[in-house]
Amino acid sequence: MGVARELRTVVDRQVQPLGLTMQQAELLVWTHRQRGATPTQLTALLLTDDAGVSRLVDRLEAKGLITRTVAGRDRRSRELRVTPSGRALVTRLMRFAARGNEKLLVGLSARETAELRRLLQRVSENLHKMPLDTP
Amino acid sequence: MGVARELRTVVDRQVQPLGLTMQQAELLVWTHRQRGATPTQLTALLLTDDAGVSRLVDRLEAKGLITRTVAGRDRRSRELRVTPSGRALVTRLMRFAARGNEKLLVGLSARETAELRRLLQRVSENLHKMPLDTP
DNA sequence: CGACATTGCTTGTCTTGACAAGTATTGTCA
DNA sequence: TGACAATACTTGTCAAGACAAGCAATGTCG
Repeated sequence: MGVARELRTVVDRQVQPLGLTMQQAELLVWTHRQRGATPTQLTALLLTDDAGVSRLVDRLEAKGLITRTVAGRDRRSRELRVTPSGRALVTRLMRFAARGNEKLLVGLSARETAELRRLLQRVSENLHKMPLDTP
Repeated sequence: MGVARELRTVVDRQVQPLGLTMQQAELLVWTHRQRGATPTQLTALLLTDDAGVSRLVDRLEAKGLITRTVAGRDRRSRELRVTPSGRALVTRLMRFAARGNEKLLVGLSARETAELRRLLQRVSENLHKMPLDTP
């Protein structure tokens, strides 16, 4: 059941030579794909909340990998952009992301992979429907 | 993919009225089942490392729910025991753990539940076999 | 026996996740 | 327009997870 945690740990170890963590790598790649993305847009993709994204951006900004500027149309928003040195990391990240994904699903047929996804989705839906009944 | 995280959040909310978190509840229940258990034994069950268990025990001890005593046979070890007030919580926890588990798997047949477990197990094994190749 | 490694645990640091509270900006509606 | 809500983000706090370094007790082996 701690599979997600195990995954994060393994990926963290993989990207550590780049000075990143899994979450930081994901934010970096998403920002690259969708230049000018706002933190709010990324919360859904990163499966966390605004506060978490805020601090993730703090760290990546401190490392000089992304930029945070006030949006012109809505001055509450921030627009995130990958810097040149960030872009260099993105290409390295993308290259072995695919390889990692393959290794993860070794021995699983396409049907099984789809099944896994479906079952997890179902459990996730059940979780969201879960009422707060006190013991 | 963040299903495990979602689960923890939901369970945390459920046991919050008892002043516990999911991890604390699990350690409490395991200690109850296996009285005199040592932290090392619990690391495997709680899917974390010794340092994590050490601090979990800190918190439960501070709340007066468990006891940490030096083991007689090996004075490096600590033996954990549930206090009377801890025992009261355990019974309440056990009562709705079963209910929660049912709700989680609503709409999944026994076969699907087993399949989910098997697929996750496979992914987990793949993770452990994952080598450290630099990008 | 005595040097040395091993084991069991603790503590410090960093990152993440969740929640609450706060600020600034924008939207709504009487 | 002006009160008021909603939105986008920041910051503070706590619990966890992972890693590294350290201490005391125990094992091992020459």
